Amino acid sequence: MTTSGALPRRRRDAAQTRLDLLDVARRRFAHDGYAATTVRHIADEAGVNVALISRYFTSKEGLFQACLTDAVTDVGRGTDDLGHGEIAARLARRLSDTPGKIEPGENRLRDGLLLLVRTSGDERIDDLRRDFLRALSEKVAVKTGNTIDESTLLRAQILLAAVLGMVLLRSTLGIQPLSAAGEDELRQPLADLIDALLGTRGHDRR
Amino acid sequence: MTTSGALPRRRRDAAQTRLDLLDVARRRFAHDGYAATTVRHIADEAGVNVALISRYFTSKEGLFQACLTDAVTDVGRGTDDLGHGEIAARLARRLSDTPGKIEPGENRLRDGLLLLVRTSGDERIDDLRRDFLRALSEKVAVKTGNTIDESTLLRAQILLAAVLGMVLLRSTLGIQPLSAAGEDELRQPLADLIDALLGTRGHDRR
DNA sequence: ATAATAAGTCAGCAAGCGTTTACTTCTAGC
DNA sequence: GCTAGAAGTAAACGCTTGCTGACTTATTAT
Repeated sequence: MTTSGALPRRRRDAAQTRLDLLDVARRRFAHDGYAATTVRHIADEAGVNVALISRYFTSKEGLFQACLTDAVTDVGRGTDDLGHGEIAARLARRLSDTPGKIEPGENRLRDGLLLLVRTSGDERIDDLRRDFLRALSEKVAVKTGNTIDESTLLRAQILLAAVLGMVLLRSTLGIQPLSAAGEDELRQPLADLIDALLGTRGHDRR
Repeated sequence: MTTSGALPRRRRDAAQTRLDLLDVARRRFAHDGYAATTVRHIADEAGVNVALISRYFTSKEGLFQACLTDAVTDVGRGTDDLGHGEIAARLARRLSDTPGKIEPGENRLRDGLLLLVRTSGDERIDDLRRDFLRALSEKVAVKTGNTIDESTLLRAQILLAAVLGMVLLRSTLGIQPLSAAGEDELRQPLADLIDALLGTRGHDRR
């Protein structure tokens, strides 16, 4: 059993509490949106006092920005190491909820993508998001073997919009059969989508 | 000029005030989300007192539900009269902001679609949304000349997710070139998208 | 062991929220 | 013209929000 193992785990660990807060905040911001999420709920779920949010992140917006920054590096890292043909398969696998784990709602990639679509009203945070999405669409264009002219960029962004829309519908509405679709069901449609928008025999055959 | 025309326009018109409130609320709910929108802002922008929202719609949630119901009939009506091939063209035209009008932000279809993605936390209102999206995806499947098995339904919902994602990115982030793309730029990518997901030579050629 | 400091808690603030109640002003029917 | 009732307003209500300052408790170094 897991009762009273060997790990000491200091009862007061600032770095760990910071991470706990980030973890809870990311999930709640992603699922409920910025305005609907309260700092008290975050603190309660993390098991710490509200005041620590102000201490570690200055403000609610500071915490949100920290979540977004983390999400950006997370999502960015996930796109570094993909080959040319396997994009759809990887995407399908990583979008279907928690391939290995038992817990139903623990998927950092999904929550990170959701965060990209949530807004706090602060224009400077939105700039962050914009810059990252722009960069991401360029990376997608390149990874699919395209040049990055305006037309291709537009198509890459439509692909991103599709993925974001799928994640949003799956996690906030629960519409069927989309929400229950697993890796196997998602792979082929995603492949078709990518091929149609950015595939080799796609948009250039005019 | 339009100064002091012939129309009398009673200074007190309950039905008209109700419509004004609905109009403002729809826009603000769609753009800022449910939690970030306050009844006072809505009332101020509509030029009436806050108490009237409670009178005409019982509560903030009542107003939101009324907006959503309107949006559902709006979006639903827009999909009734489309032929088989022109779907992409129509979609491109109606998604690009206000084809005819001068005003920049007046597009009922866009706001209606956005509302489908905004949630108030009330599960019964979410049911409304789910049912409509389900019906809409079935209609899309049929309009594209498909049967409505689970696989096709999934693909229709992915298409809907793509459209919703595009609308969301265009109106809340302003990422380029997606946000500035007009009818002409959107038509072909949308056509490719639809064809790949639900087209005749698409998903059945296994 | 003890002092210094980091980590965490507590209680309360000012402001904003959705909602309601009592009131005023306009409109329509006689 | 007068009046009943509809349409709209003003002000306050109880509550929640994000945030803060004074306080307590654990940790670490000497």
